[in-house]
Amino acid sequence: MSKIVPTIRDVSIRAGVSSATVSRALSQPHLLRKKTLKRVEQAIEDTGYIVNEAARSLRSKKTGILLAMISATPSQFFSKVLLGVEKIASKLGYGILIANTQDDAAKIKQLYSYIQKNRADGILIFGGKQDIMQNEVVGPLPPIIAVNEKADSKGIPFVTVDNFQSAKTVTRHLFELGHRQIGHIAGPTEYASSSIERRDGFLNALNGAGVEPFWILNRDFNIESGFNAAEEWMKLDLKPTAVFCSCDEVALGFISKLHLYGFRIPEDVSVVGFDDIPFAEISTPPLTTICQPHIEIGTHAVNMLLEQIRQPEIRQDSIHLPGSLIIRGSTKPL
Amino acid sequence: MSKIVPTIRDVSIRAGVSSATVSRALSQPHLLRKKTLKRVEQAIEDTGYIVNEAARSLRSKKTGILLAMISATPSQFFSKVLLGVEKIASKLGYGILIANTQDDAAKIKQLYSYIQKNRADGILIFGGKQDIMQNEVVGPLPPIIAVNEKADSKGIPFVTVDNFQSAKTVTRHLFELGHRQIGHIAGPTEYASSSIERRDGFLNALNGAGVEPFWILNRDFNIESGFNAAEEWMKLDLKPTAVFCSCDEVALGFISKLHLYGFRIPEDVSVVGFDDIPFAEISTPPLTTICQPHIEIGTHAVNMLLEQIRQPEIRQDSIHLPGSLIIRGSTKPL
DNA sequence: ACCAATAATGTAATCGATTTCATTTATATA
DNA sequence: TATATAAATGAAATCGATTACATTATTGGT
Repeated sequence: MSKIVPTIRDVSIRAGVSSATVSRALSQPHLLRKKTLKRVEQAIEDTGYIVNEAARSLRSKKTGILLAMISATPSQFFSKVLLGVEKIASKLGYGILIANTQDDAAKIKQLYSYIQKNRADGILIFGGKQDIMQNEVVGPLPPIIAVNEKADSKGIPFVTVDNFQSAKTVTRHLFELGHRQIGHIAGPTEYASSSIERRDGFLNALNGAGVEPFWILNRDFNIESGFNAAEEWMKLDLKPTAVFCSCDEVALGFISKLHLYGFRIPEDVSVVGFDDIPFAEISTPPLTTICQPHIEIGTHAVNMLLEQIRQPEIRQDSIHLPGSLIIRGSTKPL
Repeated sequence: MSKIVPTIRDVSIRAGVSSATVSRALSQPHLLRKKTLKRVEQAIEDTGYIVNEAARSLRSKKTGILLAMISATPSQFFSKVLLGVEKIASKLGYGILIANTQDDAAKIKQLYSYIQKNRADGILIFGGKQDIMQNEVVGPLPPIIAVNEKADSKGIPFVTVDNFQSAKTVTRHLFELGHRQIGHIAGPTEYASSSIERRDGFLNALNGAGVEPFWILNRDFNIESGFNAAEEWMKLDLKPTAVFCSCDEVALGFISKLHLYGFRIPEDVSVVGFDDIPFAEISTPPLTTICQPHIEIGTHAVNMLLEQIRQPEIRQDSIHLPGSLIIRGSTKPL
């Protein structure tokens, strides 16, 4: 309570040096003579000194903070990527500030100000309605990397799984099982580039096999979308024998609702998802899906962002990482 | 790039007032004459001024940041609470900095320093091995509130669901269904107070009904624990007819593994969980569980923390919030 | 042993706000 | 109208680090 936090001045007095020397001991120890460094380190230990980040930020214009902008309702997959990001960032000495934009333009604008406010050094945007975000960008871009969704209309570098190829892979899998009437519950194509890429990969695979697209819906990435799509599916006279869902949440919601009405998976319809969230493995039946390399995505995103902060003039190259097909019990030969 | 961010000085010059007046316009507008205030506001708009938080923090000793300390592997339930916390905090003008402690004492120690470093005004600790954390506290406590787990050995106020009562409720439900041989896959009792309280609520309910506890395990709060417990369950000669799991992840893992070996839920064994994560509703069968009021938990936690920051000398009272039993398809009469 | 070059350290300005204290202006009272 | 009081504003110190620049100490070469 009444304990006063020691400052750099206290340390410098105790060590018999100037405060500049203490500062150097902290950030550029190689500049100091071994003997001096040791004296300063001892003084730091004696006084229990901890740097005041506010003062440091004010002078150096660096905060050591990265802002994670999250769209409205993050899926389980997003949470995992976010935690990976935090882990890597903290290892590199950075903290993660989270902010939920709820896809609201005004709020997003406000968030960009975190950089100007000297509260963060860079931004990671996680999914969401990137176009809205991008319209709020005026003037030069702050250091920023898009995660899980492309955001290249304004030239924001991104890190995503290779949605097109992965969708192609998963569609081919269905094809190899003998399915020809394949449906797709796509994501919200107006905003999410991943939706578009997955749909295109799907269409491309069908096209390559000379098969016509059968049934395509657009729904948000969540469980309710799966419910809703299941109801649509049941209304169909001619039903697809396999359905590729835009993400695992949708797939699991879809399956759940079908179960409720007495359909059996994969006997009545094969279902595949996308992401490979933890629950995909333990659902009934276990879900065939695409596993996204969430650790790599996070690692690349952080590294690219830090590089962008270091050298703002060099634009980072975007990355597509390969997804891998995980075959489980929700798909079977026709 | 080359655009220079305007400072309070620029605004003051433009408005023809002193920088002190501009500062007051921002934080105590009631002190200014209407006319002056308007002039300043206009100048702020003209210059596009945004306050430099680093400078503000340095002088005022307030950061507007709350630190969320998260234990190693947060469940889906934690993520939900965290996002609720972010929402409320941001509404009140606070940002949330996340940090994963991975239950590592050294790292936790480092995190406490966030307060001294002038990087955060208060701390929310989310679950995890509270005792370890608490051992790292030396001297007076910073403003801190424990979320989801008690942490009262050092007198840290907490916000949790009423684990004891909820466990009692769920156990009674099983009892009312006619079950007498009831097992419990408890959480890690060495560290998590919620585990202990749930187990005690379970035992208390059995005791009240004059029934002996049947089968109790201790496992971490995750899917793998459910797998493992299922294997133990299958080895039993005399099997419990109902199992109360410490959380939904465990319950779903348990069910999944049993399905794999051909058992049927709830015909062969009734299963209940705790938390009511989104997947509880759509699992096969849908999971009977306790719904935790995650929004209220988050709201209370933030409000209590802010109050603690405002008045550090007054200790906040801990809160138990009621959980509610959600009956679904994973339980049936014996 | 002397001087140039380099390494190590110190001095003081600086970052951009808030806040204390002093001063000026407006309002109320007699 | 003069004066006491309150309200509004300004001047300047301050928060605690970093860093440009100045100065001193050390090293190496002859």
